[in-house]
Amino acid sequence: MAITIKDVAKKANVSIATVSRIVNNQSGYSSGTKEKVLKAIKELGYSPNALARGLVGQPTRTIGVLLPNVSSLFAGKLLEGIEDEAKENGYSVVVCNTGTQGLRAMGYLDMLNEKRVEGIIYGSGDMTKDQGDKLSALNIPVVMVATKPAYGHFPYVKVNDKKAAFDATRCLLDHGHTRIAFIGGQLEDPIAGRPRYEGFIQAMNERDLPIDESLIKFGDFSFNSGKEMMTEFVEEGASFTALFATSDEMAVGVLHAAYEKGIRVPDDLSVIGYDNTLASEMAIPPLTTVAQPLYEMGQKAFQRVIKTGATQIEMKHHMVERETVKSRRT
Amino acid sequence: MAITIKDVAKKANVSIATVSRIVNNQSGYSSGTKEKVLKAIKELGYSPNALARGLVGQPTRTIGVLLPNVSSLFAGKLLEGIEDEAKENGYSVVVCNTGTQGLRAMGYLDMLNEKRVEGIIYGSGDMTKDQGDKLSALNIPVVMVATKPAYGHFPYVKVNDKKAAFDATRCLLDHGHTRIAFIGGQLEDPIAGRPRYEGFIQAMNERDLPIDESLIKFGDFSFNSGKEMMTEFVEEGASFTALFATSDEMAVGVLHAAYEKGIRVPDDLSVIGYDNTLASEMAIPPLTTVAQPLYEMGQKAFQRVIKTGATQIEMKHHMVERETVKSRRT
DNA sequence: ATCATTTACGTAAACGTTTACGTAGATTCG
DNA sequence: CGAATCTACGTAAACGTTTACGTAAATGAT
Repeated sequence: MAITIKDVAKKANVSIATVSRIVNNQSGYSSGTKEKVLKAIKELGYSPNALARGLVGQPTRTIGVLLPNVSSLFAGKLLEGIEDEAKENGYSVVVCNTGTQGLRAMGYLDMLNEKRVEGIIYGSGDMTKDQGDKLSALNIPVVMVATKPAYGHFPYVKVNDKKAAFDATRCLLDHGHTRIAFIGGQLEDPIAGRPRYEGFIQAMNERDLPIDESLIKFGDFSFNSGKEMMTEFVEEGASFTALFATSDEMAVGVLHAAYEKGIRVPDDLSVIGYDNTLASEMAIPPLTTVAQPLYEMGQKAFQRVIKTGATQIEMKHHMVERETVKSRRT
Repeated sequence: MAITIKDVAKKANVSIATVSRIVNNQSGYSSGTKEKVLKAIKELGYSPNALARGLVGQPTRTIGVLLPNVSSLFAGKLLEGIEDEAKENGYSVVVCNTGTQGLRAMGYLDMLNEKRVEGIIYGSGDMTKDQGDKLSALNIPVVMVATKPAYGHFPYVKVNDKKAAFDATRCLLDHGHTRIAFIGGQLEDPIAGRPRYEGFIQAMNERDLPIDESLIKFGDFSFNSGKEMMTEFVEEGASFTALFATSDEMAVGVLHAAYEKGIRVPDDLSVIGYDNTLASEMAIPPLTTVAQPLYEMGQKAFQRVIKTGATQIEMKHHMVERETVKSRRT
């Protein structure tokens, strides 16, 4: 049924060792033999069995990638960078959708281990201690992307979230805003939650501006979350002329609620997002945001998972000024 | 170094066949033996080798998925449906980013064949004859999603694009619009291009409305493309009160250009998109669109690739009315 | 008590590939 | 010309797992 190396060897009248040498571009055969074998391969439609190769110790050239939501713009861009780089290096990518809470991660780790993947890229947000322990026990390279280990000592690729949030907040401050609302993620989240909040606080403190707790809310980074938070601000009668939302989707949600409430952006309210996904470009008005180089981060994560190297790869964020920020009217 | 079934057998004082039976939940062992073996497995941290299983004829439980752009909202949602359903069935998904023109597909097919994937889901837009031939030669199940075969006879999962476009156009007609602009994909594209155009034409013909060629343009489904096309319409002084763009991203691009030109949506211009991706929800105003059930299509494609069944799975599209359509002013 | 059936094992072979090592022939060098 | 080296092979074993088949012991039926 299946064509194997034995069939090729038989058809070309050589040994299976010779076929293997030819297929793998090793030395030790004549050009005449090579022609015979390649001809037989083509006629039979032989395709080497990667499973057998893996069994005799060859690399599987497969990595696993754990992402919280493959259909999000954020994760999609990471995945694109990972996959493009993997392809360039002859690797394939098993994608695992862990769900927003990462609850499905453990099952995936078992499966990836059985398939003997060469490494795992973990971009799944919150890591539990169980997950960290299990990742360590696998004894294969693990790299975290856009996050860093809550447990264990895995290398990671990320921006400086505190500094990025600091710069975003300072952008609003430089435009003269002093009453700035903030929508963050959960403070328990050590990457997207707390450091972005701290960056915001630090920028406000540097200008000796008081922190008004009624201008602080925490969401889940989704479009709907941003819409809800902004709606709550408005219903609570909160007074602010600018808002920093720590994801583009939340920021676009804010734009939505503002649109519905007749709040003009940027005339009445300046808004800054975080990530620079396609959502920021597609927003009306086009969203000013602090950019994480998601695609490049994905590439770097792949490079790191197949080679040893730095434990901390910090990528540069940068401000992308579009049309949602205006100086405060005096 | 690596813990194998032999190590477990030795530690538990049983044969490897017994360990295999226990690991695979077959019969033929006492409860005492089972305890001993499970204890040994746990202590040794044994994880079965899926490569070896595949070699002795067990299913690999792996499929390949070819998508044109994994970071697009469209493809992301398909992938999410595929991956969720695969996970539910104990399968893993190798994701392949073929690029917008599908130029990288052939290399992926070789790789997937070597890895002995059990099936391939092809959502990669245009298929060349070479690709179709190669897919056929693989002799494994292939299912196309959101597209259908240009070559070969592969089962597919899609909506009726002509009818969906017909309904979208009719929605505008029912709101009294008679001058309707159209932005489609390339007519050479047998799914996203020609049938959507035909649906538009059919709806116009049913109302005995003339087709004004100056109101027809073709883009590449991207946000930028929609923006450009709308900008061209405006610069050309085209006169229309409604527009149907055959992807959400192009429709949002249209909203952008309208925003920049001071054209009010939906007061001055009604707009309808196609897909119902997150982009339509995030648009300002929220975009009315004809929805493809992308997630469910992904699920169905997965189900179909691991089981035999219908050759044509037609999913229902439906209109999602948001806020970009208004009756024409008389 | 005897025979038939069932249960709980273990052995050996298969799966497709890679490669260390051995052999024969050809070529080169002293 | 003989010895050393190189080239072009082929053989056999390894890799980790599954399972068909055989055997011994236990159980159930007559």
